[in-house]
Amino acid sequence: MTSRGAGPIYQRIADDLRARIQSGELGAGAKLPTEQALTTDFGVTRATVRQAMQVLVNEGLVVSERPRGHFVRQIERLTYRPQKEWRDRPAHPELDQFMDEQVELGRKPSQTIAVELAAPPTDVAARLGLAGTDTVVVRKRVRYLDGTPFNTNDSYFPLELVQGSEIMHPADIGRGANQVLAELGAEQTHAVDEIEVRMPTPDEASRLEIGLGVPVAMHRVTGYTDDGRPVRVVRNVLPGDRHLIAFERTRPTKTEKDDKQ
Amino acid sequence: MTSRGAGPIYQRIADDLRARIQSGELGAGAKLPTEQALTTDFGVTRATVRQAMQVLVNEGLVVSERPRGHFVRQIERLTYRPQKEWRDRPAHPELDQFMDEQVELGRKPSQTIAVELAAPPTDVAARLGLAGTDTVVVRKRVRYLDGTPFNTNDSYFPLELVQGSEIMHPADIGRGANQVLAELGAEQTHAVDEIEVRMPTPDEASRLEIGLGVPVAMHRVTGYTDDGRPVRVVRNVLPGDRHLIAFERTRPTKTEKDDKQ
DNA sequence: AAGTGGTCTAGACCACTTG
DNA sequence: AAGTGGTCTAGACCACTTG
Repeated sequence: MTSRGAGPIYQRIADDLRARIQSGELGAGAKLPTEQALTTDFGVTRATVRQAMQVLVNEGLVVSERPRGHFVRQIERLTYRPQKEWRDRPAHPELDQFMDEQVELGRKPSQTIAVELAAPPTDVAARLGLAGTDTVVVRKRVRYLDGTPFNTNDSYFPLELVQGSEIMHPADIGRGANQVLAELGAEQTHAVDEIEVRMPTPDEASRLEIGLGVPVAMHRVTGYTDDGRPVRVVRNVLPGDRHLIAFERTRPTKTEKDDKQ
Repeated sequence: MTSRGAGPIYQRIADDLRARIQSGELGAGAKLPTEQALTTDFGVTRATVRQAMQVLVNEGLVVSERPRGHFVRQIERLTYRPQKEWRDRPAHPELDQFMDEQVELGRKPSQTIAVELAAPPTDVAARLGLAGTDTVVVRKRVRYLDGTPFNTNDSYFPLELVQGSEIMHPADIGRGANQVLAELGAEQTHAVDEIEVRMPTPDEASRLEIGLGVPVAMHRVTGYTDDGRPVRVVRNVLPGDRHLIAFERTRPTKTEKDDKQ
């Protein structure tokens, strides 16, 4: 199925190295031959070898650790469960369910919190029913486990709703922002989840220390009150090499099924 | 926040073009300046300009349409609802819920089906409780809308379970493979969903006509019978530029919540 | 001090569209 | 026929680790 021996030289070099990685000859973390070695092996100039390396780096298979060389990427994914937010009450609400699960596994969590007033990004404005000229309060968090960033969690609230509340202070909210919203008369009973898969923006890449060839999942949650008013949009950015998104389903009974139709 | 004017020349050229794209000066589908034009604009060689272009291509912002030039990528995402598989009975089960929704919007669906006997990939073997030396039946489908591929759907079944059944024929199963499994005494009542975000393999890229800078979501479903036996693993590969994954939640009542704890 | 990958120049030939 | 991006050569200097 896969065409071998075809195409430009740099593709054939990339194919050769990729095969050696997938066969296990070059395992996770293994050092690849140096660019110098590859130029003599394949009888091409360094530019051509570098083009082959770029292919593998952009596939997320290889990382460059300058000036030590190129290495096979090692991936370890932690399980992220979007359903759990409302299922179980987290022991540390502000750290939330994801971090909570990791703490139990003995990892050390930490986070940074910043609060800003800003114009809403287009996707947020659309979901909160705001104009681009309105103002939103944004709580921006970066969450770390054992010192490495795992995801960002940016919550957007309409200014008029949270004005003067605890949500505007850049500190941990012990009982959680959702509880504060409820106290402000905006209890959420319903949420819409969306996941968008793309390459990170340069800002996201630097905030999350994301290398080349690693995409992100943007998990967006819009929370609604009982009467259908959107009161909160959260954007979680999850680097693809660090997360496995998981959820569960039970088959509805025949009766439920018929109800839905 | 974003460091400007820093770093290598090609990064500054990429930053400049990215800013023009994000400001809307270069809108979706717009043609970028030619490499030739950029060499004179920035006073560098073509290799440096090409390095800048590569950055934008790998971010998924720009596509090369040789030999017409480079263009700002246009994205249109269709909504994929993993929850719906069991919620509503699709009008065309084999095309499934996702396609069904698009047909209602006037799009023309089509698909290819191939059936293979193979050793299970590691992730499938682990989930079906099989050894690498066992054999699985794989139904491989590519689904198209208006002629462009939208996703692949590969279903893995233990050979001993589906041996001789309709599942082994490379044709549409009117009532759906899940129904056939139920008739074979393996009705599924529970499923685990996992989503993995990464760059496509070369095979996936060619099956789905995925360009540079476009990641995929791999949505994996493991279906279990009432007594907890895994009988089916499905791998759906969704190109990030064509899908928005959506699901909904309702907050459990206080009582339900306490039950869970 | 030696070895690594990162950046950049200068130039050549090619394949593929489009006018 | 002209213009575009794709591929490749040959060479230079650099920054950053590690022994």
